[in-house]
Amino acid sequence: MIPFCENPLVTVFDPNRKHNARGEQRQQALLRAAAAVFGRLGYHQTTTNAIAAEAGVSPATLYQFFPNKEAIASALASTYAREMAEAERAIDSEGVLSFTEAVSELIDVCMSFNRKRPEFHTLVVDAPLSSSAREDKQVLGQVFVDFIATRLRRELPTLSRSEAAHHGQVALMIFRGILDELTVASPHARPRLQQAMRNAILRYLIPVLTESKAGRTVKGA
Amino acid sequence: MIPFCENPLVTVFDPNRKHNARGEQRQQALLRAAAAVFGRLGYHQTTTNAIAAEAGVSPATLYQFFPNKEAIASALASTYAREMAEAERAIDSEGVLSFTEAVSELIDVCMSFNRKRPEFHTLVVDAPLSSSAREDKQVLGQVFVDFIATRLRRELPTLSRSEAAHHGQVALMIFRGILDELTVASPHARPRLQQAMRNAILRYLIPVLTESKAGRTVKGA
DNA sequence: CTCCTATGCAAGTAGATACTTGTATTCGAA
DNA sequence: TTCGAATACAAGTATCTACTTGCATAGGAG
Repeated sequence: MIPFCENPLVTVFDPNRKHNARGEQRQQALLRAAAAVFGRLGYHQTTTNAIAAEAGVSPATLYQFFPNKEAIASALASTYAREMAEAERAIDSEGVLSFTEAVSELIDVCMSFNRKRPEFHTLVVDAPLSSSAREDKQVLGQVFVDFIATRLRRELPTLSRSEAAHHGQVALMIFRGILDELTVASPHARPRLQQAMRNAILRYLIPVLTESKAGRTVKGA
Repeated sequence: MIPFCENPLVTVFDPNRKHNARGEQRQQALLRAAAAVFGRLGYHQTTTNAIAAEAGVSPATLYQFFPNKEAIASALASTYAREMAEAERAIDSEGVLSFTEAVSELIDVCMSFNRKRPEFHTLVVDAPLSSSAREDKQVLGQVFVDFIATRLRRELPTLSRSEAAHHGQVALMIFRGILDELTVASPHARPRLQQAMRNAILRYLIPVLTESKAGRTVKGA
């Protein structure tokens, strides 16, 4: 007789499974290996076999700890996004920095993080993420935008929240555009680009504070 | 006896093959179909089978006209890159526009092109291109950079060529960063982003012209 | 010790997709 | 009309890679 609801043996990833110390270490080692390979090859070129090989385990072992490739990328992306958001929130907690100083610090923190975790870029740009990882990623963007929006409104309280958020979003776009090049630039070219990043963002934002509504846009030369 | 160098029948793409009128039309139809599918699905999600289906031919027919998927992407990307470079070079051929007007026109031309050919973006960003297509793409970037560098030096002849090129490159990065969002923005949000694009680039460039070397960077607020 | 569960892997499978083969048909020039 | 070359496609193949299976070992709670 065929059982009505057979209890299948767990031969593949099980979210309820408990891990012992060895298992926890393997999982961390797999994440480290994945980070290294994603950083070298990008998301699409990276195979689960390559991650397993980098960690020194068989492909099957990988699937004891993660249900699929996307989950590995998502776990890394979530961790990084939370770390980076945390670092951003820690900037100028005493509120002693000027607008320019605070924004410069924000940019530096974000650039440093991306240099420290080169794989972060490909993970958030190329990888299909789980919904929770997507949320962490979106929160990260929002923290950046809110930081700038809050600082803008501290300088110019008459600025509407939506205008402030818009300018924060544009600053984020500029950041990403230059970051794309920064990740592939030669070490020699980097300092100049970092300075260009600060200039580009601050020169975009400062007129928001100094120009009245009448002269919002750039005047002809 | 086995022939020393058998002349194989051409059953697959042959670069020396001559095309008749029907063939030329098929090839163009395949390129149009590819453009449509690339635009809908992006490069990676697009399959050669889908392109063939869109063009109403069998997958085998596609390979009579292109050696592989990359060649299709490369052909499109090359065409677009040349078209866009041409459009950029045509801007202000009489030299009557001011710096701000000329740069604004450049930005508008580039934005319009990307809206008219939504697949261009995924092709140059995601697709692995042939070396000749990569060259066309790089030339396109250079045309953008040179346009701005030339205009900067026309306003400020003391600016070195390398400095001018650097600022052109940064302008291009800003353009790309905002363009990424523009391609996914709702129609309602687009005009505001387009204005932000102009502001971001011009606000970055204009201080290059007005600030002396002593005060190159943004002052503290 | 005992037994359940976690860990581990050799050796697969499954499914997707870029690309071919063999053959039939159409075109166009001589 | 004739014949080689170009066009067309049904029906594949080849390969890659995410993922599984079955089974062997290790480890900790009782």
